[in-house]
Amino acid sequence: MKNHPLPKRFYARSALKVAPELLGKILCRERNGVVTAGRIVEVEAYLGSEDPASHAYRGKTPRNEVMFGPPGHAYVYFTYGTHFCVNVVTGREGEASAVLIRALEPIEGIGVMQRRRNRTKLEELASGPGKLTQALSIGRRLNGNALGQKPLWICDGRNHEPVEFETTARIGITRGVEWPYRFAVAGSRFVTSRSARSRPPGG
DNA sequence: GTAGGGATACACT
DNA sequence: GTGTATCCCTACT
Repeated sequence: MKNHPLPKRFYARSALKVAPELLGKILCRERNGVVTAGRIVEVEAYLGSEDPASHAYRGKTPRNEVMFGPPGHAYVYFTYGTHFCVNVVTGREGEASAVLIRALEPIEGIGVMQRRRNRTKLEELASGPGKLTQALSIGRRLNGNALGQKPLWICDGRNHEPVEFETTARIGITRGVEWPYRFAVAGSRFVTSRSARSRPPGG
């Protein structure tokens, strides 16, 4: 298969454009010569300083400075004392917009992912932002890495057919909840579906 | 339903 | 410098 890494211009557009187009693309990771990869099935767009749910909303800090840099780089952060999450920086440099990768369909290196996750079911390997970073062994060291080559890159899927997707509200945030900036492959069993659904009181 | 875990940002001193 | 609320979540009950 000819999986070319996505060109930088792909990322240099609005996060709302990039996010749905990332669905169906392949996120690849090489570590110690071992490749693990998955098809992106769920993402969320974050719009930087205009978006109250974004880490960049209150300006640049040491933690989020990668988001203010050039597009096409990975923003990796640690949260809840346990998990890493990986974002793709989009838009123009200085704009701090990004797309959070929330779920993958495992494609390559499945045995390795199963060991790292201590799970065997494919649906439990990468169906969540913290799970997929564990499955692909993505950590703080990859923060700021360009996504055009090893050790972490995104390539085109096999074909260029548009992927059928659905649009919903974002998950796990407390501000900007009503904005429909989550995109997921329609009908995929590899998206986050269960437990992350605690309804707000009175909702 | 809820315990767990650690970094981060910000208010204070 | 110290205190504390929050966080783009997961696993287990």
